[in-house]
Amino acid sequence: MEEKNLTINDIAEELGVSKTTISRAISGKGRIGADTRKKVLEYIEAHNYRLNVIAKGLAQNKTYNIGLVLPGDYNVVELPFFQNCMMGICKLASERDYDVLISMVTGQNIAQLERAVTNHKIDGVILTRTLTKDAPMEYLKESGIPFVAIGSTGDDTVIQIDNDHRRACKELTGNLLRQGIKKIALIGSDESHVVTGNRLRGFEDAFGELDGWQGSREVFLNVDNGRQVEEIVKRLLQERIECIVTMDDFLCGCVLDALQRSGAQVPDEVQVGSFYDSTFLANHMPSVTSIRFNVEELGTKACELLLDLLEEKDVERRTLLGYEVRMRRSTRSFRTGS
Amino acid sequence: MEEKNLTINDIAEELGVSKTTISRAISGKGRIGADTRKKVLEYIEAHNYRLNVIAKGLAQNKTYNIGLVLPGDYNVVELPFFQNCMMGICKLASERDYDVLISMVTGQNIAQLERAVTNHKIDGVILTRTLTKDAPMEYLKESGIPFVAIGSTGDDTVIQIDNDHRRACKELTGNLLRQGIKKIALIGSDESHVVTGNRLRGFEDAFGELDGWQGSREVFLNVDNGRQVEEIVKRLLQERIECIVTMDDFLCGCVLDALQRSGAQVPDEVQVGSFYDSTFLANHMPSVTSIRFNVEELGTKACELLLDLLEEKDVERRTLLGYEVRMRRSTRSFRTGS
DNA sequence: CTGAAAGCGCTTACAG
DNA sequence: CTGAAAGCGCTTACAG
Repeated sequence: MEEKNLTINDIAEELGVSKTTISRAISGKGRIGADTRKKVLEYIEAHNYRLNVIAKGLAQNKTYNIGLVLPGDYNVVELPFFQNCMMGICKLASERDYDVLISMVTGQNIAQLERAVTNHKIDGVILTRTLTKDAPMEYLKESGIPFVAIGSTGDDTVIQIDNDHRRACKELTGNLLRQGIKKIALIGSDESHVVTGNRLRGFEDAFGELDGWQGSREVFLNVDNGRQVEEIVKRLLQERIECIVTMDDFLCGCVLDALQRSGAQVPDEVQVGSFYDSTFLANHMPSVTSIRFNVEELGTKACELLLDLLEEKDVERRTLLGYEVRMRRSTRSFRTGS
Repeated sequence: MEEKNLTINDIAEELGVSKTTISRAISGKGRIGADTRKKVLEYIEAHNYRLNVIAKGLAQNKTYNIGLVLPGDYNVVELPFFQNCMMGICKLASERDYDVLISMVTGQNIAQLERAVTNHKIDGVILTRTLTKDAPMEYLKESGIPFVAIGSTGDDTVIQIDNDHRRACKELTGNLLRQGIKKIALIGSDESHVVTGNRLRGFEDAFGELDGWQGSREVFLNVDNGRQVEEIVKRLLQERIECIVTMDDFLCGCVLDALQRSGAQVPDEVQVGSFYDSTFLANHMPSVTSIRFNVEELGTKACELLLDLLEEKDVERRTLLGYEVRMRRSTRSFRTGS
């Protein structure tokens, strides 16, 4: 049970000083005598007083809340991504005394986001993915509220942070090509996600670097269900495909299923590589070559950017985080264990 | 761009009335002339003024925020559950002009939750799961803040809402037993989750109802990885198991893998049933018998309970929502398509 | 170094 | 039906 909400006024009265003094002792702003300060702080500690952040916010025209926009039209495979992002964001926000308020948007429906900003409930927002045509982002831009995007966008005015999917995909693809693969395919999902394009570009980059590569490559985008994958794999097997790279672990799971049903051996007949290194495939035999991103860090950094921005600090417009290519047994050139 | 934050004062001045009147026109509380009211509302509409909820809250000692506690030590398979819950909660909250603030808790670390409540940032909270020893719940109880739990708990003082896992599991198990199964096993995960116990009870209930059932049943709890499942399945096959029921679709996926590797046919040699009916197994062949819950509705209802509670309405202490058993091809007695 | 006062944008008795 | 005033719990020039 709490002792009926102590206020700054109560303390001032109790201690025989003005509430201005109390406020200063707490905030650390403004000159104040060391002993007065100590006295106040001790009292606060002893009676475990907690500042009313709402009131503070009203006086400062701040909320100490940040908005987190999360897609409602999610895909199971993306869930761990959003979850980990959220972890990083919440952790940092809470460290810097902010809270995280969520707005779920589905398709063009950004009502929840609009509510949060027009109701003055948030100081800034974090977008957790970017689309080629991005309704939430459009809205945020015209609303004028500070925001940072997790993901990439061509719009240089938006503060963005992302893992380097392009280089990651290039490196993975390069690793595979260098073992002499002549027939390779890339399967990806939604082209409306900016990241899909970036990975595709990385895939293409790999060929550009290998001069004199002779062979065929195929790209399938916008595939989002097992049946489609099944057909694609069938066709690829007829063409004697040597390697299939998938843009996410759901697709990869489908590919592996399809290969197994067709009796094709991995990696002897077909090699397989994927993105994200999620728990979906964690137990798969053979272990699957994949790219690993530190998503929680991505969230933390994004949140840091936003909070710095809110505190008027200078922030990097574009941040690119690393990745780790893990070659495993689903490709022939695997290096280490795990 | 917003037109520099209109306030209730500006409007009062502009319209030549008091701000009391404006406030009443907006809130609908207190007597006010129909024409005055209309005039104010029109002005508001025309200049799209939005009430500052924070200020309103301060005056009323409310925040219009609810806290949502989400586990950080999640398991991939549970993610869709939390996501769907969140959907339902956010939707309803937003309809009733509340916002949702998240606190992630991991293990005994409930720091984020504590921050939210001691900082006076939320009016109430929703717990998204229940544990046999539940640190967040303990904290909420002693803090005195109103809350509702999604999931069940023996503590009758807490307002709780859940799907009827016990009956669901009983019905599924009963369906299977009635086709003459003599050897059946149940595999579940974390026993510290209250729901695990409820399902187990439902499983047992089914035997109680079938008088004269002769056979053997085995229960494996706290299994949480593929290797364990693999071993269990191996052993069960030696014992010529006829049916395996799993408590979640991750376990089910592991079981199916293990069966396939052992060359056991589903459902001819071993029948398989599961919980949750998630996308994880959506594409599986044969289709998997499972139980379906409307999780979004669960979230919506939970949120409704909490908001009603906050508005001092009477609310049900314990709500039990339904389920749907979907018999499919992984068991011999499947009924319909899908 | 400290305080009185005004103000953040609302609500709500109280009085008329 | 309407308004003046006090108050929600803070912050912040301004003055001393």
